[in-house]
Amino acid sequence: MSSRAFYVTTPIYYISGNPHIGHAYTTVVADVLARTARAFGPAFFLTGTDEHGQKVANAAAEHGKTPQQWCDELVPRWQSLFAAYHVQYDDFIRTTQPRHTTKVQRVFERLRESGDVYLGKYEGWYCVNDETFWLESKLVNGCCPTCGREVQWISEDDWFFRLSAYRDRLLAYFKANPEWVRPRSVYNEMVALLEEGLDDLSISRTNLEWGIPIPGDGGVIYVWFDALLNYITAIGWSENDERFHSLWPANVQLIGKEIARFHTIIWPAILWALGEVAPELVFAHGWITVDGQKMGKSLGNAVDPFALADRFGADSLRYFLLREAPFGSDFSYSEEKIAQRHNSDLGNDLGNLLKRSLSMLQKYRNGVVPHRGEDATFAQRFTNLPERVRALIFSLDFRGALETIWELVTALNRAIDERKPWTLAKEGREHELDALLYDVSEGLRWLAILLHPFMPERTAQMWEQLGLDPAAIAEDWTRALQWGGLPEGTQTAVGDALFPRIELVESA
RNA sequence: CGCGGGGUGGAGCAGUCCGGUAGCUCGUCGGGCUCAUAACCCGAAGGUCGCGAGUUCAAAUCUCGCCCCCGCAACCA
Repeated sequence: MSSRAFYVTTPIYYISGNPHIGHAYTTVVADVLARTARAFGPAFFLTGTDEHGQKVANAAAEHGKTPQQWCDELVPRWQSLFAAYHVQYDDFIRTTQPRHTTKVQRVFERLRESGDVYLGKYEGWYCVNDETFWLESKLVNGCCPTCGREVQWISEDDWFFRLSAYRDRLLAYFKANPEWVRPRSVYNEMVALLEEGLDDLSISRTNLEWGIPIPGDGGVIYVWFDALLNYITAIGWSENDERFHSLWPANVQLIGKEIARFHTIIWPAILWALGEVAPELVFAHGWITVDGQKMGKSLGNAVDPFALADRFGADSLRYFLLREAPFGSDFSYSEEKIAQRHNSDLGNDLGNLLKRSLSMLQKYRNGVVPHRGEDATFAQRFTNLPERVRALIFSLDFRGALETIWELVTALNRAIDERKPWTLAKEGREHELDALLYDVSEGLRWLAILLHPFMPERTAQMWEQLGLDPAAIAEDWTRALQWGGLPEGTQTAVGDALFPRIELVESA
Protein backbone atom coordinates (compact mmCIF):
# COMPACT_ATOMS: atom_id res chain seq x y z
CA MET A 1 0.00 0.00 0.00
CA SER A 2 1.27 3.45 -0.86
CA SER A 3 1.17 6.32 1.57
CA ARG A 4 -0.97 8.25 -0.86
CA ALA A 5 -4.51 8.77 0.36
CA PHE A 6 -7.28 6.79 -1.30
CA TYR A 7 -9.02 9.39 -3.46
CA VAL A 8 -12.59 8.73 -4.53
CA THR A 9 -14.94 11.09 -6.36
CA THR A 10 -18.59 11.23 -7.35
CA PRO A 11 -19.77 13.25 -10.31
CA ILE A 12 -20.59 16.77 -9.28
CA TYR A 13 -24.32 17.06 -9.48
CA TYR A 14 -26.05 19.37 -11.89
CA ILE A 15 -28.43 21.47 -9.88
CA SER A 16 -31.14 22.34 -12.32
CA GLY A 17 -33.65 20.79 -9.91
CA ASN A 18 -34.05 18.76 -6.75
CA PRO A 19 -31.98 15.68 -6.03
CA HIS A 20 -33.43 12.22 -6.59
CA ILE A 21 -32.54 8.79 -5.33
CA GLY A 22 -30.00 8.24 -8.10
CA HIS A 23 -27.88 11.05 -6.73
CA ALA A 24 -27.98 9.49 -3.30
CA TYR A 25 -27.00 6.17 -4.81
CA THR A 26 -23.69 7.26 -6.34
CA THR A 27 -22.79 9.24 -3.28
CA VAL A 28 -23.56 6.39 -0.90
CA VAL A 29 -21.38 4.06 -2.93
CA ALA A 30 -18.51 6.53 -2.75
CA ASP A 31 -19.11 6.80 0.99
CA VAL A 32 -18.85 3.04 1.47
CA LEU A 33 -15.58 3.02 -0.42
CA ALA A 34 -14.21 5.96 1.50
CA ARG A 35 -15.24 4.57 4.88
CA THR A 36 -13.65 1.24 4.08
CA ALA A 37 -10.50 2.92 2.85
CA ARG A 38 -10.30 4.89 6.08
CA ALA A 39 -10.15 1.60 7.96
CA PHE A 40 -6.79 1.00 6.32
CA GLY A 41 -5.28 4.45 5.94
CA PRO A 42 -5.95 7.99 4.79
CA ALA A 43 -8.76 8.61 2.34
CA PHE A 44 -10.24 11.62 0.60
CA PHE A 45 -13.79 11.73 -0.67
CA LEU A 46 -14.87 14.58 -2.96
CA THR A 47 -18.35 15.45 -4.12
CA GLY A 48 -20.04 18.70 -5.09
CA THR A 49 -22.27 20.57 -7.48
CA ASP A 50 -22.05 21.62 -11.10
CA GLU A 51 -23.68 25.03 -11.31
CA HIS A 52 -23.13 26.54 -14.72
CA GLY A 53 -24.90 26.16 -18.04
CA GLN A 54 -28.10 26.89 -19.87
CA LYS A 55 -30.39 24.68 -17.81
CA VAL A 56 -29.40 26.24 -14.53
CA ALA A 57 -29.82 29.69 -16.05
CA ASN A 58 -33.26 28.72 -17.32
CA ALA A 59 -34.36 27.17 -14.06
CA ALA A 60 -33.24 30.24 -12.15
CA ALA A 61 -35.04 32.55 -14.56
CA GLU A 62 -38.27 30.58 -14.21
CA HIS A 63 -38.12 31.16 -10.48
CA GLY A 64 -37.29 34.82 -10.89
CA LYS A 65 -33.85 34.45 -9.44
CA THR A 66 -30.32 35.01 -10.55
CA PRO A 67 -28.45 31.82 -11.31
CA GLN A 68 -26.18 32.40 -8.34
CA GLN A 69 -29.13 32.87 -5.96
CA TRP A 70 -30.72 29.77 -7.35
CA CYS A 71 -27.58 27.70 -6.76
CA ASP A 72 -27.03 29.11 -3.32
CA GLU A 73 -30.53 28.06 -2.36
CA LEU A 74 -30.27 24.58 -3.83
CA VAL A 75 -26.86 23.56 -2.62
CA PRO A 76 -28.03 23.08 0.99
CA ARG A 77 -30.65 20.65 -0.25
CA TRP A 78 -27.95 18.48 -1.73
CA GLN A 79 -25.85 18.72 1.35
CA SER A 80 -28.77 17.80 3.55
CA LEU A 81 -29.51 14.85 1.27
CA PHE A 82 -26.04 13.50 1.82
CA ALA A 83 -26.35 14.11 5.55
CA ALA A 84 -29.66 12.25 5.56
CA TYR A 85 -27.88 9.26 4.04
CA HIS A 86 -25.01 9.43 6.55
CA VAL A 87 -22.51 10.36 3.91
CA GLN A 88 -19.19 11.67 5.18
CA TYR A 89 -17.43 13.55 2.42
CA ASP A 90 -14.15 15.36 2.94
CA ASP A 91 -14.81 18.21 0.55
CA PHE A 92 -17.75 19.63 -1.35
CA ILE A 93 -16.80 21.67 -4.37
CA ARG A 94 -19.06 24.12 -6.16
CA THR A 95 -18.08 25.13 -9.66
CA THR A 96 -18.96 28.73 -8.87
CA GLN A 97 -16.29 28.92 -6.19
CA PRO A 98 -13.22 31.02 -7.04
CA ARG A 99 -10.92 28.11 -6.20
CA HIS A 100 -12.49 26.39 -9.20
CA THR A 101 -13.20 29.20 -11.66
CA THR A 102 -9.72 30.73 -11.51
CA LYS A 103 -8.12 27.37 -12.20
CA VAL A 104 -10.48 26.54 -15.04
CA GLN A 105 -9.45 29.80 -16.66
CA ARG A 106 -5.83 28.87 -16.04
CA VAL A 107 -6.38 25.56 -17.80
CA PHE A 108 -7.96 27.36 -20.72
CA GLU A 109 -5.03 29.75 -21.00
CA ARG A 110 -2.42 27.04 -20.77
CA LEU A 111 -4.06 24.92 -23.43
CA ARG A 112 -4.51 27.92 -25.65
CA GLU A 113 -0.79 28.54 -25.35
CA SER A 114 0.09 24.94 -26.06
CA GLY A 115 -2.21 24.83 -29.05
CA ASP A 116 -4.60 22.22 -27.67
CA VAL A 117 -7.26 24.92 -27.61
CA TYR A 118 -7.74 26.86 -30.82
CA LEU A 119 -10.24 29.17 -32.48
CA GLY A 120 -12.41 27.54 -35.11
CA LYS A 121 -15.84 27.64 -36.65
CA TYR A 122 -18.85 25.77 -35.46
CA GLU A 123 -21.44 25.19 -38.12
CA GLY A 124 -24.57 23.13 -38.32
CA TRP A 125 -28.34 22.94 -38.59
CA TYR A 126 -29.98 24.27 -35.49
CA CYS A 127 -33.55 23.95 -34.24
CA VAL A 128 -34.33 26.95 -32.06
CA ASN A 129 -37.34 25.31 -30.48
CA ASP A 130 -35.46 22.23 -29.29
CA GLU A 131 -32.13 24.01 -28.80
CA THR A 132 -30.57 21.18 -30.70
CA PHE A 133 -28.10 20.80 -33.52
CA TRP A 134 -28.91 18.16 -36.10
CA LEU A 135 -26.82 16.31 -38.60
CA GLU A 136 -28.03 16.97 -42.11
CA SER A 137 -28.71 13.26 -42.49
CA LYS A 138 -31.16 13.36 -39.59
CA LEU A 139 -33.32 16.14 -40.97
CA VAL A 140 -36.76 15.30 -42.29
CA ASN A 141 -37.55 17.34 -45.41
CA GLY A 142 -35.17 19.97 -44.14
CA CYS A 143 -37.00 20.23 -40.83
CA CYS A 144 -36.32 19.22 -37.26
CA PRO A 145 -36.97 15.49 -36.84
CA THR A 146 -38.50 15.89 -33.40
CA CYS A 147 -40.65 19.02 -33.62
CA GLY A 148 -40.99 19.39 -37.38
CA ARG A 149 -40.07 23.07 -37.45
CA GLU A 150 -37.65 24.60 -39.87
CA VAL A 151 -33.99 24.54 -38.91
CA GLN A 152 -31.43 27.30 -39.41
CA TRP A 153 -27.85 27.14 -40.59
CA ILE A 154 -25.68 28.40 -37.75
CA SER A 155 -22.09 29.42 -38.20
CA GLU A 156 -20.09 30.90 -35.35
CA ASP A 157 -16.56 31.24 -34.10
CA ASP A 158 -15.85 28.92 -31.21
CA TRP A 159 -12.93 27.74 -29.18
CA PHE A 160 -12.18 24.07 -29.69
CA PHE A 161 -10.31 21.50 -27.68
CA ARG A 162 -8.10 19.36 -29.92
CA LEU A 163 -9.68 16.10 -28.79
CA SER A 164 -9.03 14.34 -32.08
CA ALA A 165 -5.28 14.60 -31.49
CA TYR A 166 -5.64 12.26 -28.52
CA ARG A 167 -7.65 9.58 -30.24
CA ASP A 168 -4.75 7.23 -30.95
CA ARG A 169 -3.29 7.64 -27.51
CA LEU A 170 -6.70 7.01 -25.95
CA LEU A 171 -7.22 3.89 -27.97
CA ALA A 172 -3.78 2.62 -27.06
CA TYR A 173 -4.44 3.42 -23.42
CA PHE A 174 -7.72 1.53 -23.47
CA LYS A 175 -6.07 -1.49 -25.08
CA ALA A 176 -3.20 -1.46 -22.61
CA ASN A 177 -5.47 -0.97 -19.58
CA PRO A 178 -8.57 -3.08 -20.11
CA GLU A 179 -9.56 -2.64 -16.46
CA TRP A 180 -9.33 1.11 -16.25
CA VAL A 181 -12.94 1.59 -17.26
CA ARG A 182 -15.51 -0.71 -15.76
CA PRO A 183 -17.80 -2.46 -16.09
CA ARG A 184 -16.79 -4.26 -19.24
CA SER A 185 -19.90 -3.21 -21.16
CA VAL A 186 -19.02 0.47 -20.79
CA TYR A 187 -15.40 -0.20 -21.68
CA ASN A 188 -16.49 -1.90 -24.88
CA GLU A 189 -18.80 0.92 -25.81
CA MET A 190 -16.06 3.50 -25.32
CA VAL A 191 -13.58 1.52 -27.39
CA ALA A 192 -16.19 1.33 -30.13
CA LEU A 193 -16.63 5.10 -29.95
CA LEU A 194 -12.89 5.62 -30.22
CA GLU A 195 -12.63 3.31 -33.16
CA GLU A 196 -15.24 5.36 -34.98
CA GLY A 197 -13.02 8.39 -34.52
CA LEU A 198 -13.20 11.62 -32.57
CA ASP A 199 -14.02 15.18 -33.52
CA ASP A 200 -12.60 18.19 -31.76
CA LEU A 201 -14.80 19.52 -29.01
CA SER A 202 -16.29 22.97 -28.98
CA ILE A 203 -15.64 24.36 -25.52
CA SER A 204 -16.98 27.90 -25.74
CA ARG A 205 -20.49 29.28 -25.72
CA THR A 206 -21.15 32.72 -27.08
CA ASN A 207 -24.93 32.88 -26.59
CA LEU A 208 -24.81 32.16 -22.88
CA GLU A 209 -23.71 34.25 -19.94
CA TRP A 210 -23.94 31.85 -17.02
CA GLY A 211 -20.54 30.23 -17.02
CA ILE A 212 -16.87 30.85 -16.48
CA PRO A 213 -15.74 33.73 -18.72
CA ILE A 214 -13.21 32.91 -21.37
CA PRO A 215 -10.02 34.80 -20.51
CA GLY A 216 -9.48 37.67 -22.88
CA ASP A 217 -12.48 36.93 -25.05
CA GLY A 218 -16.26 37.04 -24.96
CA GLY A 219 -18.43 34.10 -24.09
CA VAL A 220 -18.13 31.42 -21.47
CA ILE A 221 -16.49 28.03 -21.19
CA TYR A 222 -18.60 24.98 -22.04
CA VAL A 223 -20.05 23.60 -18.86
CA TRP A 224 -18.62 20.11 -19.28
CA PHE A 225 -15.11 21.38 -19.79
CA ASP A 226 -15.57 23.43 -16.65
CA ALA A 227 -17.18 20.63 -14.66
CA LEU A 228 -14.67 17.86 -15.34
CA LEU A 229 -11.87 19.96 -13.96
CA ASN A 230 -13.40 19.98 -10.48
CA TYR A 231 -11.65 16.73 -9.67
CA ILE A 232 -8.29 18.48 -9.78
CA THR A 233 -9.18 22.07 -8.92
CA ALA A 234 -10.55 20.85 -5.59
CA ILE A 235 -7.28 19.26 -4.56
CA GLY A 236 -4.88 22.04 -5.33
CA TRP A 237 -3.86 21.54 -8.92
CA SER A 238 -1.43 24.30 -10.07
CA GLU A 239 -1.51 25.76 -6.61
CA ASN A 240 -0.32 23.20 -4.09
CA ASP A 241 1.70 20.54 -5.87
CA GLU A 242 2.46 18.53 -2.79
CA ARG A 243 -1.18 18.18 -1.89
CA PHE A 244 -2.22 17.59 -5.47
CA HIS A 245 0.24 14.77 -5.97
CA SER A 246 -0.67 13.21 -2.65
CA LEU A 247 -4.13 12.62 -4.09
CA TRP A 248 -3.93 12.50 -7.87
CA PRO A 249 -4.51 10.24 -9.75
CA ALA A 250 -7.83 9.39 -8.16
CA ASN A 251 -8.15 5.73 -7.17
CA VAL A 252 -11.79 5.56 -8.15
CA GLN A 253 -14.01 7.97 -10.03
CA LEU A 254 -17.62 6.91 -9.82
CA ILE A 255 -19.99 8.02 -12.54
CA GLY A 256 -23.31 7.07 -14.06
CA LYS A 257 -23.07 5.29 -17.35
CA GLU A 258 -24.63 8.20 -19.24
CA ILE A 259 -21.56 10.34 -18.67
CA ALA A 260 -18.97 7.69 -19.47
CA ARG A 261 -17.90 9.42 -22.68
CA PHE A 262 -17.04 12.60 -20.84
CA HIS A 263 -15.10 10.85 -18.12
CA THR A 264 -13.23 8.20 -20.08
CA ILE A 265 -12.49 10.01 -23.34
CA ILE A 266 -12.63 13.77 -22.91
CA TRP A 267 -11.37 13.81 -19.33
CA PRO A 268 -8.16 11.83 -19.83
CA ALA A 269 -7.43 13.84 -22.97
CA ILE A 270 -7.71 17.09 -21.01
CA LEU A 271 -5.49 15.68 -18.29
CA TRP A 272 -2.88 14.59 -20.81
CA ALA A 273 -3.00 17.98 -22.47
CA LEU A 274 -2.11 19.40 -19.05
CA GLY A 275 0.68 16.90 -18.57
CA GLU A 276 -1.20 14.98 -15.88
CA VAL A 277 -2.13 11.30 -15.72
CA ALA A 278 -5.54 9.71 -16.09
CA PRO A 279 -7.44 8.43 -13.04
CA GLU A 280 -6.74 4.84 -12.06
CA LEU A 281 -10.30 3.64 -12.42
CA VAL A 282 -13.51 5.08 -13.76
CA PHE A 283 -16.48 3.00 -12.75
CA ALA A 284 -19.84 3.61 -14.38
CA HIS A 285 -22.77 2.33 -12.38
CA GLY A 286 -26.15 1.44 -13.77
CA TRP A 287 -29.51 3.09 -13.47
CA ILE A 288 -32.07 2.69 -10.81
CA THR A 289 -35.20 1.92 -12.76
CA VAL A 290 -38.85 1.88 -11.88
CA ASP A 291 -40.74 -0.96 -13.46
CA GLY A 292 -37.89 -1.33 -15.93
CA GLN A 293 -38.07 2.31 -17.02
CA LYS A 294 -35.39 4.86 -16.48
CA MET A 295 -36.22 7.13 -13.61
CA GLY A 296 -36.44 10.80 -14.31
CA LYS A 297 -38.29 13.99 -13.74
CA SER A 298 -39.59 14.00 -17.28
CA LEU A 299 -41.18 10.61 -16.75
CA GLY A 300 -42.72 11.74 -13.51
CA ASN A 301 -41.44 8.71 -11.67
CA ALA A 302 -38.59 10.30 -9.77
CA VAL A 303 -38.50 9.24 -6.16
CA ASP A 304 -38.02 11.67 -3.33
CA PRO A 305 -34.95 10.39 -1.49
CA PHE A 306 -35.79 12.25 1.70
CA ALA A 307 -39.18 10.59 2.04
CA LEU A 308 -37.61 7.23 1.34
CA ALA A 309 -34.99 7.63 4.04
CA ASP A 310 -37.70 8.65 6.49
CA ARG A 311 -39.80 5.69 5.68
CA PHE A 312 -37.24 2.88 5.59
CA GLY A 313 -34.26 4.36 7.36
CA ALA A 314 -31.17 5.61 5.60
CA ASP A 315 -29.11 2.57 6.53
CA SER A 316 -31.69 0.17 5.15
CA LEU A 317 -31.68 2.16 1.92
CA ARG A 318 -27.89 2.10 1.79
CA TYR A 319 -27.97 -1.64 2.28
CA PHE A 320 -30.61 -2.10 -0.37
CA LEU A 321 -28.78 0.00 -2.95
CA LEU A 322 -25.56 -1.93 -2.53
CA ARG A 323 -26.98 -5.40 -2.02
CA GLU A 324 -29.74 -5.56 -4.58
CA ALA A 325 -27.81 -5.63 -7.84
CA PRO A 326 -24.25 -6.30 -8.94
CA PHE A 327 -22.60 -2.89 -8.98
CA GLY A 328 -22.59 -1.65 -12.54
CA SER A 329 -25.90 -3.17 -13.60
CA ASP A 330 -29.21 -1.44 -13.78
CA PHE A 331 -31.61 -2.53 -11.16
CA SER A 332 -35.23 -2.07 -10.64
CA TYR A 333 -36.47 -0.30 -7.58
CA SER A 334 -39.67 -0.81 -5.68
CA GLU A 335 -40.81 -0.24 -2.15
CA GLU A 336 -41.68 -3.93 -1.90
CA LYS A 337 -38.09 -4.86 -2.65
CA ILE A 338 -36.73 -2.41 -0.14
CA ALA A 339 -39.13 -3.70 2.49
CA GLN A 340 -38.20 -7.27 1.66
CA ARG A 341 -34.48 -6.62 2.06
CA HIS A 342 -35.12 -4.71 5.22
CA ASN A 343 -37.33 -7.33 6.79
CA SER A 344 -35.52 -10.39 5.59
CA ASP A 345 -31.81 -9.64 5.53
CA LEU A 346 -31.64 -6.87 8.08
CA GLY A 347 -34.52 -7.64 10.41
CA ASN A 348 -34.73 -11.42 10.41
CA ASP A 349 -31.12 -12.34 9.86
CA LEU A 350 -29.06 -9.57 11.40
CA GLY A 351 -31.29 -7.62 13.77
CA ASN A 352 -32.90 -10.70 15.19
CA LEU A 353 -29.49 -12.31 15.65
CA LEU A 354 -28.37 -9.37 17.75
CA LYS A 355 -31.57 -9.42 19.74
CA ARG A 356 -31.65 -13.14 20.46
CA SER A 357 -27.95 -13.20 21.32
CA LEU A 358 -28.07 -10.31 23.73
CA SER A 359 -31.28 -11.63 25.26
CA MET A 360 -29.60 -14.92 26.06
CA LEU A 361 -26.54 -13.16 27.34
CA GLN A 362 -28.82 -11.15 29.60
CA LYS A 363 -30.81 -14.14 30.71
CA TYR A 364 -27.93 -16.51 31.40
CA ARG A 365 -25.04 -14.17 32.26
CA ASN A 366 -26.67 -10.88 33.29
CA GLY A 367 -25.45 -9.36 30.07
CA VAL A 368 -21.79 -9.82 30.90
CA VAL A 369 -19.51 -11.24 28.20
CA PRO A 370 -18.21 -14.55 29.59
CA HIS A 371 -14.86 -16.26 29.33
CA ARG A 372 -13.78 -17.33 25.90
CA GLY A 373 -13.71 -21.08 25.31
CA GLU A 374 -10.63 -23.04 24.33
CA ASP A 375 -12.13 -24.43 21.16
CA ALA A 376 -11.29 -22.08 18.30
CA THR A 377 -12.94 -24.14 15.58
CA PHE A 378 -15.67 -21.61 14.98
CA ALA A 379 -13.33 -18.64 14.91
CA GLN A 380 -10.94 -20.31 12.50
CA ARG A 381 -13.61 -20.51 9.85
CA PHE A 382 -13.61 -16.73 9.62
CA THR A 383 -9.94 -15.91 9.82
CA ASN A 384 -9.77 -14.79 6.21
CA LEU A 385 -13.21 -13.19 6.12
CA PRO A 386 -12.05 -9.57 6.60
CA GLU A 387 -9.51 -9.91 3.83
CA ARG A 388 -12.10 -11.36 1.49
CA VAL A 389 -14.53 -8.56 2.28
CA ARG A 390 -11.86 -5.92 1.87
CA ALA A 391 -10.85 -7.27 -1.52
CA LEU A 392 -14.45 -7.40 -2.72
CA ILE A 393 -15.18 -3.85 -1.63
CA PHE A 394 -12.09 -2.45 -3.32
CA SER A 395 -12.95 -4.31 -6.48
CA LEU A 396 -16.34 -2.58 -6.15
CA ASP A 397 -18.23 -5.84 -5.76
CA PHE A 398 -20.39 -4.58 -2.94
CA ARG A 399 -22.99 -7.22 -3.37
CA GLY A 400 -20.34 -9.90 -3.14
CA ALA A 401 -18.93 -8.24 -0.05
CA LEU A 402 -22.31 -8.21 1.67
CA GLU A 403 -22.99 -11.81 0.70
CA THR A 404 -19.64 -12.74 2.16
CA ILE A 405 -20.37 -10.90 5.39
CA TRP A 406 -23.68 -12.72 5.54
CA GLU A 407 -21.80 -16.01 5.76
CA LEU A 408 -20.96 -14.94 9.29
CA VAL A 409 -24.53 -13.86 10.02
CA THR A 410 -25.84 -17.24 8.89
CA ALA A 411 -23.11 -19.15 10.70
CA LEU A 412 -23.95 -17.40 13.98
CA ASN A 413 -27.65 -18.09 13.66
CA ARG A 414 -26.87 -21.70 12.85
CA ALA A 415 -24.40 -22.04 15.73
CA ILE A 416 -27.09 -20.96 18.15
CA ASP A 417 -29.52 -23.50 16.75
CA GLU A 418 -27.00 -26.31 16.76
CA ARG A 419 -25.42 -25.69 20.12
CA LYS A 420 -28.74 -24.88 21.81
CA PRO A 421 -27.81 -22.52 24.65
CA TRP A 422 -31.21 -23.07 26.32
CA THR A 423 -30.34 -26.75 26.66
CA LEU A 424 -26.81 -26.02 27.85
CA ALA A 425 -28.25 -23.75 30.52
CA LYS A 426 -30.83 -26.29 31.60
CA GLU A 427 -28.21 -29.02 31.86
CA GLY A 428 -25.70 -26.82 33.63
CA ARG A 429 -23.00 -27.15 30.96
CA GLU A 430 -21.59 -23.76 31.89
CA HIS A 431 -18.29 -23.85 30.03
CA GLU A 432 -19.96 -24.79 26.79
CA LEU A 433 -22.51 -22.06 27.33
CA ASP A 434 -19.78 -19.50 28.05
CA ALA A 435 -17.90 -20.48 24.93
CA LEU A 436 -20.96 -20.22 22.74
CA LEU A 437 -22.09 -16.90 24.15
CA TYR A 438 -18.60 -15.54 23.67
CA ASP A 439 -18.39 -16.69 20.07
CA VAL A 440 -21.73 -15.17 19.27
CA SER A 441 -20.94 -11.85 20.92
CA GLU A 442 -17.56 -11.68 19.27
CA GLY A 443 -19.13 -12.51 15.93
CA LEU A 444 -21.52 -9.61 16.42
CA ARG A 445 -18.60 -7.31 17.13
CA TRP A 446 -17.05 -8.38 13.84
CA LEU A 447 -20.28 -7.78 12.02
CA ALA A 448 -20.57 -4.28 13.41
CA ILE A 449 -17.08 -3.46 12.16
CA LEU A 450 -17.46 -5.10 8.76
CA LEU A 451 -20.84 -3.55 8.14
CA HIS A 452 -19.98 -0.14 9.46
CA PRO A 453 -19.04 1.30 6.05
CA PHE A 454 -22.40 0.16 4.72
CA MET A 455 -24.62 1.08 7.66
CA PRO A 456 -22.80 3.52 9.88
CA GLU A 457 -25.74 4.39 12.10
CA ARG A 458 -27.20 0.96 12.84
CA THR A 459 -23.83 -0.64 13.37
CA ALA A 460 -23.03 2.08 15.86
CA GLN A 461 -26.18 1.06 17.73
CA MET A 462 -25.07 -2.57 17.59
CA TRP A 463 -21.73 -1.49 18.94
CA GLU A 464 -23.38 0.38 21.76
CA GLN A 465 -25.59 -2.57 22.68
CA LEU A 466 -22.45 -4.68 22.80
CA GLY A 467 -21.11 -2.25 25.39
CA LEU A 468 -18.17 -1.07 23.34
CA ASP A 469 -16.46 2.29 22.97
CA PRO A 470 -18.23 4.15 20.14
CA ALA A 471 -14.99 5.60 18.82
CA ALA A 472 -13.45 2.21 18.19
CA ILE A 473 -15.93 0.94 15.60
CA ALA A 474 -14.07 2.52 12.70
CA GLU A 475 -10.73 1.23 13.88
CA ASP A 476 -8.15 -0.33 11.61
CA TRP A 477 -9.56 -3.66 10.44
CA THR A 478 -6.31 -5.54 10.64
CA ARG A 479 -6.02 -4.62 14.29
CA ALA A 480 -9.67 -4.80 15.28
CA LEU A 481 -10.63 -7.99 13.48
CA GLN A 482 -8.74 -10.49 15.61
CA TRP A 483 -10.97 -13.11 17.16
CA GLY A 484 -10.99 -12.47 20.90
CA GLY A 485 -10.98 -8.70 20.67
CA LEU A 486 -14.14 -8.46 22.72
CA PRO A 487 -13.00 -8.18 26.35
CA GLU A 488 -14.37 -10.66 28.84
CA GLY A 489 -16.55 -8.87 31.37
CA THR A 490 -17.96 -6.34 28.91
CA GLN A 491 -21.41 -5.28 30.04
CA THR A 492 -23.90 -5.55 27.19
CA ALA A 493 -27.45 -4.30 27.10
CA VAL A 494 -30.40 -5.53 25.08
CA GLY A 495 -31.67 -2.57 23.11
CA ASP A 496 -34.47 -1.71 20.76
CA ALA A 497 -34.81 -3.71 17.59
CA LEU A 498 -32.25 -2.53 15.06
CA PHE A 499 -34.50 -3.02 12.08
CA PRO A 500 -38.12 -3.12 13.21
CA ARG A 501 -40.29 -5.01 10.79
CA ILE A 502 -41.94 -2.86 8.14
CA GLU A 503 -45.40 -3.85 7.03
CA LEU A 504 -46.32 -2.60 3.61
CA VAL A 505 -49.93 -1.59 3.68
CA GLU A 506 -51.82 -1.64 0.42
CA SER A 507 -52.68 1.97 -0.14
CA ALA A 508 -55.35 1.56 -2.77
C1' C B 1 -27.53 -2.01 -42.33
C1' G B 2 -25.79 3.80 -36.07
C1' C B 3 -23.88 1.80 -30.98
C1' G B 4 -24.71 -0.99 -26.74
C1' G B 5 -27.27 -3.99 -22.84
C1' G B 6 -30.73 -7.80 -21.78
C1' G B 7 -34.22 -12.45 -22.47
C1' U B 8 -31.96 -18.47 -16.86
C1' G B 9 -37.35 -22.73 -11.96
C1' G B 10 -43.65 -18.54 -9.45
C1' A B 11 -40.81 -13.39 -8.74
C1' G B 12 -36.02 -10.84 -8.84
C1' C B 13 -31.12 -11.97 -10.20
C1' A B 14 -25.78 -14.59 -10.42
C1' G B 15 -23.16 -17.61 -13.77
C1' U B 16 -21.54 -16.29 -20.09
C1' C B 17 -14.81 -13.11 -21.09
C1' C B 18 -11.38 -18.53 -19.53
C1' G B 19 -17.28 -24.45 -22.66
C1' G B 20 -17.52 -29.83 -18.49
C1' U B 21 -22.77 -31.74 -12.28
C1' A B 22 -27.47 -24.69 -13.53
C1' G B 23 -26.34 -21.24 -8.28
C1' C B 24 -28.47 -17.25 -4.95
C1' U B 25 -32.42 -14.42 -2.51
C1' C B 26 -37.66 -14.21 -1.90
C1' G B 27 -41.97 -17.20 -2.28
C1' U B 28 -44.22 -22.42 -1.79
C1' C B 29 -44.35 -27.29 0.81
C1' G B 30 -42.54 -30.56 4.85
C1' G B 31 -39.74 -31.03 9.38
C1' G B 32 -36.97 -29.07 13.78
C1' C B 33 -36.38 -25.46 17.74
C1' U B 34 -38.29 -22.00 21.42
C1' C B 35 -33.29 -17.64 22.96
C1' A B 36 -35.42 -14.01 19.43
C1' U B 37 -38.42 -8.73 15.45
C1' A B 38 -44.54 -15.17 13.86
C1' A B 39 -38.06 -14.30 13.70
C1' C B 40 -33.97 -18.82 13.51
C1' C B 41 -32.17 -23.90 11.61
C1' C B 42 -32.71 -28.34 8.31
C1' G B 43 -34.86 -30.65 4.03
C1' A B 44 -37.94 -30.83 -0.54
C1' A B 45 -40.52 -29.55 -4.95
C1' G B 46 -39.89 -26.43 -9.14
C1' G B 47 -35.81 -24.63 -14.94
C1' U B 48 -35.59 -28.32 -22.68
C1' C B 49 -30.92 -21.26 -19.49
C1' G B 50 -35.80 -16.43 -25.92
C1' C B 51 -35.99 -19.46 -30.96
C1' G B 52 -33.27 -22.17 -34.89
C1' A B 53 -28.80 -23.98 -36.91
C1' G B 54 -23.49 -24.85 -36.42
C1' U B 55 -18.54 -26.06 -33.93
C1' U B 56 -17.27 -29.78 -30.09
C1' C B 57 -16.62 -35.89 -26.77
C1' A B 58 -19.29 -31.83 -24.20
C1' A B 59 -22.68 -25.22 -25.09
C1' A B 60 -26.55 -21.05 -20.50
C1' U B 61 -21.30 -20.27 -21.91
C1' C B 62 -18.20 -20.14 -28.62
C1' U B 63 -20.10 -19.02 -34.11
C1' C B 64 -24.12 -17.58 -37.48
C1' G B 65 -29.24 -16.24 -38.28
C1' C B 66 -33.93 -14.75 -36.20
C1' C B 67 -37.71 -12.90 -32.49
C1' C B 68 -38.81 -9.77 -28.26
C1' C B 69 -37.59 -5.85 -24.37
C1' C B 70 -34.60 -1.66 -22.98
C1' G B 71 -30.90 2.22 -22.97
C1' C B 72 -27.63 5.59 -25.60
C1' A B 73 -27.24 8.82 -29.85
C1' A B 74 -26.89 15.95 -29.31
C1' C B 75 -23.72 22.41 -28.14
C1' C B 76 -28.79 17.53 -22.43
C1' A B 77 -24.47 17.02 -16.90
